[in-house]
Order: sequence, then C-alpha cells, then structure tokens
Amino acid sequence: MERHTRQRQALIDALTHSGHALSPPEILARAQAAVPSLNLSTVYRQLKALHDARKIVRVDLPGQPARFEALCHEAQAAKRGHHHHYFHCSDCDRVYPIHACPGRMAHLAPPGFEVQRHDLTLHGRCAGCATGH
Amino acid sequence: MERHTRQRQALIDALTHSGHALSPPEILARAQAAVPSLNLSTVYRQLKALHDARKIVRVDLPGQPARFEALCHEAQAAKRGHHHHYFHCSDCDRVYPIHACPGRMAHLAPPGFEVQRHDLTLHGRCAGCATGH
DNA sequence: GTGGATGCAAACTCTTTGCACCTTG
DNA sequence: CAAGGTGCAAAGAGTTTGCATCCAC
Repeated sequence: MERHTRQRQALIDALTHSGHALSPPEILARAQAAVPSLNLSTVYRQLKALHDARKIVRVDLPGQPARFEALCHEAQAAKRGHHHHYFHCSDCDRVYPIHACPGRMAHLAPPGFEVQRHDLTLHGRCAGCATGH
Repeated sequence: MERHTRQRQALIDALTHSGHALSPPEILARAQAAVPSLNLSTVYRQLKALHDARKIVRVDLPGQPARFEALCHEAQAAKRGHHHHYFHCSDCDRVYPIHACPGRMAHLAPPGFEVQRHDLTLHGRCAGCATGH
C-alpha cells in the first residue's frame, strides 16, 4: 500500500459508490469500467491490502462467497470497524449492513463457555424486492 | 438413498458418535476406521443424500468450510430441523450447537425489509479450552 | 442379474502465488 | 532507476461430476 495506482483507485471507487457489499468478480466488473486491463488477481491483492489497512470490511455470510464493503469515513477515523450485522436478500442476493445489534449474547452459551463476539445474519426480502421490484 | 451400504453406515456412525459438527475430511478420516477404502467423493455424495433426506444438518459458519451434524432422533421424528445456533471455539476450532435463541430479530432490519429467518454464531472459548484444556 | 453406489480422476469454483514486465515516486 | 504493483498462468483448497466397476437386493 505504498503507491497510488489507477487500479487501486478504480477498486476503491467501485466499493465506495456501491450501496451494498460486492464480491470480487463484481468489483472486477465495475472497476474495469475505469481500468479495462484490470485483473482478478490484482483485485484480490488490493482487497487484501485494503483490508489489512483497515479501509474495507470483509463480509462473510454463512455458505456464501466473500463480499467486501467500503468502511465509512467515521469508522476509518475511529480506527475500528464498527460492530454491525448484515441483511441478505434472498430475492436479489444483495447484502445490506444493519446498524443495530441485539446486544450481548453470553447468556445463550452453555455454562463454562466464554463468549467473545457474535455474528448475526438476517435473511428475507429487502425493501426493493418486497414492494414488487 | 435406496441401498444400505457399509460406507453410508460408517458415515452415519462417525457423525452420530461425535459430540460436535464435522467437516467432510474429518468425517472421511473417522469413517475410514470402519471402511478403509472410503473415498472423499462418496463422503460428499452421502452427505448430500443424507441432507436431502433430512437426516443431517449442514452447518455453515461465516468464512469457514462446511461442517455436518447428525440430527437427533426427536428432530428426525418431528420432520424438521429444530432451529438453533452455533458456538465456535477459536482455540480448538470445534463447533457446538446452542439450543437457545434470542428471539425474533425483525425489528433490527430497516423499514420495509421483511425478515424471514436469522443465523447467529457465537465465538469464544469452549468450556474445555477455557479451563486450560 | 440389474440398477444404484463406489472409487478414481478430471473438472470446477474461489483464491493465492511465482515471475517477468511495467509504473510510480 | 529502484521498488512496488500488475498481468498472466499455474497452483491450491474445497466440492462436484463422468465413467467403469462393484455389490446390495
């Protein structure tokens, strides 16, 4: 992450301008609008670099390929990925962040288990799909 | 799922006798104790058949390879996979079912979103690992 | 005996890596 | 011009599939 390249910028733009998390192939397709020669390997390498630099978040949902999301400026300034969860639309397959959390879940685990964190994924239909597209 | 074969039985035994969810390679290793010639392809085919027959549950955790769990007899009799969640131990990497649920989560989604179901994964240390192995 | 199940190898998806070439600073 | 980044192709995990052989019924 030392040099500024067109491919990195195209990638960041693609993530920033999308309202939802994108998969590596989706990122490739969108970023290729700006840099047609862009390669999937470069996408993966940049994603890793941006993730290590805490500029993007990896969104892993159960049984699904990884998606990535741009970190908002407030979160980047705070130097921490704000804790949040995701909504997966079973119609359009998009993933939306949810800025709410049901709270600590430690009481759900059996006695003796130390709960450190939790992941929550909601499934259903997003507002767009629910209203008949 | 029409014939009874040694490999299917070995696979079912491996899943039934384990206290936690197993990955396909783990299932292969355990079932090969009974049927040494057992092949990974057969494991995958049997897992698919058993899953379609509602005899096992697929456990997908975010960012992790699939695991499988035997359905308890009550659940099989009820013809439905009882709704539950999982605890993932970051020390021993085992996955334990949790027979508790925080309840409906519909209120966490933005207005207009229809929540149909949710997945919850707890992460931390299991009782065995927390007490110093 | 026959069709479903198995074993093996090849194919497929997703992701990572080696290496020569190109580009940024 | 030197180091880091890129593109391409090959290599890895995890999973699926085609096909000849095998074996449960």
